[in-house]
Amino acid sequence: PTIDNFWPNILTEVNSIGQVDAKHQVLPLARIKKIMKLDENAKMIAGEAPLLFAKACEYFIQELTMRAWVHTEESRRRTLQRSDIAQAIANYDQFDFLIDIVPREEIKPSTTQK
Amino acid sequence: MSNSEDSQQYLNDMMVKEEDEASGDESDRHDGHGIMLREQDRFLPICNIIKIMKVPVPQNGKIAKDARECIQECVSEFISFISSEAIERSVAENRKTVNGDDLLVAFSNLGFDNYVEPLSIYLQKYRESNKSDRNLFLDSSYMQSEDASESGKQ
Amino acid sequence: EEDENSKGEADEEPLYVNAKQYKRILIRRQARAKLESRIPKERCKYLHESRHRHAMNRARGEGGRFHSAQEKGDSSSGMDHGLPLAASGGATLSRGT
DNA sequence: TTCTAAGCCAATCACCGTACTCTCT
DNA sequence: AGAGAGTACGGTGATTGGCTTAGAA
Repeated sequence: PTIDNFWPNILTEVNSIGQVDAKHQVLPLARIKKIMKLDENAKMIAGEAPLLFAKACEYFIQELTMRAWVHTEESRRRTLQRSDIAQAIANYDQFDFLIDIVPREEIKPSTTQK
Repeated sequence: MSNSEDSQQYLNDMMVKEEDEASGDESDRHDGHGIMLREQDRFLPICNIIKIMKVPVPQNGKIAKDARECIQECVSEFISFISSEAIERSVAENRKTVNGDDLLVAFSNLGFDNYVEPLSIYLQKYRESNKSDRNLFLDSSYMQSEDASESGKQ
Repeated sequence: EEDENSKGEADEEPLYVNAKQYKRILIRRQARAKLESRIPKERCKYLHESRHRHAMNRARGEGGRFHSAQEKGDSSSGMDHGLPLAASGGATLSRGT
């Protein structure tokens, strides 16, 4: 249950999948497609694209939540809150694309950034 | 390669945003230009988000409402961010349809290298699942001159 | 590695971002700006009026929890099915280890 | 310490998936 | 040929708030 083992575990997990059941996804494919269609350049979308996103979003949510929970424990809390997510985003440059969604100013602990 | 002496780039407040509509009402009325988007049009269901968030969190841990909604917004940006790159690539290749390979390339180009291998495997399994479904269905039917190139099964 | 900008930091300090994402972040800013007028400023209390009314009209247990609709009627005599107050929850979902 | 707010329950109904038809390559 | 958008429909799980108390402050 650490960051370092996250993606290796994902790999073993995806390798153990027998048949991909497009039905009963955790995330609704129609909703993912609708979000993609908000892009004005989007014309046609292959059926496999929302399915790939469904999996990718699971990974993304898990990794972001996991990295945020680190800061929850650092602050000796038992409740994950928005400021933990802001910290996680600031500390991992793969999350830079969220800089407008969760601005750096939201990091509560007085130490701004690192 | 091209530019980027470091692995980072400056991000300034450039790009003047064109705010053509000054929303002055507070109710959820359709705006003068375009329809108001509801939360169920922009976000994935909050219940599904919570279920996934609970996986890496200890079972006795709590999740604040602010945190759920924050993740919900981040996921939508995640989809739009990757989609934007993938769509641009499909357009550049004169294709009207964004496919899974466009997404994989987009993940790679945007620095989500960790996603590429698992998603490639997942995509491949999905495709051969459909192919075996098709073949099983066609097997009952007339399947005389199908593919003489490959007949691989595990 | 990091240098202090001795200028007025109150205004806006240039931010380093992932070079692979830099261009796309700017493009997404424009796209979101075009959509901004169609997005309500704040979240509403609930999504659907019908579901809100449904939740309000539902039978509730003593602790405010939702309760079986059939059994909402007061147990007249000796009708104790047992109150599931301390129900040990069965944890669903699996953890990846 | 004070007191905010997160988890807990399950029934309705909005929405997701499916099965069509039609268009386009 | 095959693949995706549009439409209609039926099934179903996401949505939902009052009270308790964990836990943020």
